[in-house]
Amino acid sequence: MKMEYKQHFAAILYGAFDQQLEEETIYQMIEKPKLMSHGDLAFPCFALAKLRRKAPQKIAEETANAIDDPLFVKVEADGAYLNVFLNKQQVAADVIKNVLNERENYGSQNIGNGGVVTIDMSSPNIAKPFSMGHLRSTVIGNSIALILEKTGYKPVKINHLGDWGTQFGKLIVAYKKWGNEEKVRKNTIKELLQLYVTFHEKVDQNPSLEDEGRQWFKRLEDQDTEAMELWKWFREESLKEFNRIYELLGITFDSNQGEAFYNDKMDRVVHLLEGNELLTESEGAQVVDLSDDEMPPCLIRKSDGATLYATRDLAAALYRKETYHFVQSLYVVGNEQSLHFQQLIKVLKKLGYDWADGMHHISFGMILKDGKKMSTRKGKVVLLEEVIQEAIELANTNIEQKNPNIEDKNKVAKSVGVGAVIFHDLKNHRNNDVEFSLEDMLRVEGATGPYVQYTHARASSLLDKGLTKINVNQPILLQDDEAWPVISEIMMFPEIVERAVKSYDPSLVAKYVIDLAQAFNKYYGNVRILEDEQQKFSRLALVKAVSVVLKEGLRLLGISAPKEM
RNA sequence: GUCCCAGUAGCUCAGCAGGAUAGAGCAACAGCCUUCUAAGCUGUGGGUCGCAGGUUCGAAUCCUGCCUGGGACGCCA
Repeated sequence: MKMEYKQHFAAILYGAFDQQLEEETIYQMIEKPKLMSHGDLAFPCFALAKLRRKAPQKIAEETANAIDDPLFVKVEADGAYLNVFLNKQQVAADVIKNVLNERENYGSQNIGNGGVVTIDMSSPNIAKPFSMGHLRSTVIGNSIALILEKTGYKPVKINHLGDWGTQFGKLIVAYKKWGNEEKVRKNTIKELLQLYVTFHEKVDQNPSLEDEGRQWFKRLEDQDTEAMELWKWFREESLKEFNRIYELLGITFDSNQGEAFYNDKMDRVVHLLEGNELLTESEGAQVVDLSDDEMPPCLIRKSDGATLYATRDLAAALYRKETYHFVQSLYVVGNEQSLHFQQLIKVLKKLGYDWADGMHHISFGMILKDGKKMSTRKGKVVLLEEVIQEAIELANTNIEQKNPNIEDKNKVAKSVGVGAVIFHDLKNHRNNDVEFSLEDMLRVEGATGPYVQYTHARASSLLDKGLTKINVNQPILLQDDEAWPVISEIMMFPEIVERAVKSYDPSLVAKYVIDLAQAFNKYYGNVRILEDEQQKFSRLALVKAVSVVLKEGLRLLGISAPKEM
């Protein structure tokens, strides 16, 4: 989506430069000056200087004199830069009107043309606690889905549950050896985790446990009754716990088909690979050789005949393509698995499936503890549910202290607590590793979710008190200089959404919403919005526009915006 | 050993489709609530942009090498 003012400037320059540069090139070169004294849009003349063999300063000067347009209040040469100053009052009125007309659709655009995008996300492992790492996948995937939807795609959120694999063999062994039915029934995940940890402690002394685990997993794959029953039980109880968390986060899925769903779809993959003569034997296992692509081989079948992660993901990719006819298929999975996805895509390409080009690994950094990866095996995990509950508690305390008379206190506390946790996860680029810090997650001041929510609540309160019905057709005349940075931010929103969808990067939206809130809070601090009857309407129109964009921005992150807090 | 990611203020990070004087938040210090929600605002201090070369009129941004940290690298997912 192009900014219309930038486009306009580019068109004018195109003429002024005697069409020596493509209009599109000019558009790309136009920048937004950091300093207000440098105007609203700027064009550096260096490139043209080379082309014309003329001093850039001179070109800037000559062009400045040649331009005369009602949209520009001033055109100025400053060194080699051509700076233009927009007619702020007119632009402000246009921008606000635009937002008031489009409301929550402001910034929506059709990039996707209705194309389906599957998103493999969340995917917690059965019988293990829902960790901070799964939170990342859940929250990032959800936000990307919302951003995709806003830009004309049809997202399909798939919770690819980790409900299959050798670890269930290990777990069954551990349960049969040291487990206690009553204890597990009472406190499923905690007990199962403990069994898992015990298994790994004992395996050091008794390596044959590994083999036993593998055997039990094989029995599971062969539909052995005892194995299946234990597995089903573990699965159901675990799901109950996960659903409590999804409920808190306000996140739903379009599909809960986990790894086990693909059990009967694995043979087909193996046959397909055989039919294409891609399968070779190596050290007793069946692999796809990828040495031509300078990658290690992709393991398809273990020496005991059992399938692997890659086999399952191949089956899932085929199933998803055939079921959803996706144009893109995203995998929101930690960056330590990047090799796996490179191999996955490569194997599909070798099978002749060019649609695999639409598959993307949306990687994210790890949650570190003392600078190191957290390990489930040692039982060192932080329980997400407890963190969220604590955040909600804190929000509650704040409400009691600052604004105890509002309606729906519990609902608001939940929104703000969850908002803090989600925002904390999304505000930085997803590929950064993050050191786990409860203190940071619970923070509500500065660049946080609650800060943005608070700003929105302030705006809402003004609109309530202003009592003026906002009539879209009434002329808007903003005379405050302080309003301009706010307008300038509002103007950016569509471009931010576009960049966010193209780079699968919710943090752009999170940063944007902070910038807008900051700009608005400055305005709020400097201008009494409800005092001057003459200007009240125009100012409230700005406030309304801000509240619409803040709310929509937060929504794209999966965070709600209460009217009071 | 090979490959991937990161290194910017005391801390957490933006900026990296090259552009003007490198920005936020936190922490520290100093102010602002009888007036629209102080979860806020204003101000001060704080920088060899890991190091060394190269490309360019111009490099935190692009290229190469090195250093440091993290991760991945066949029967886990």
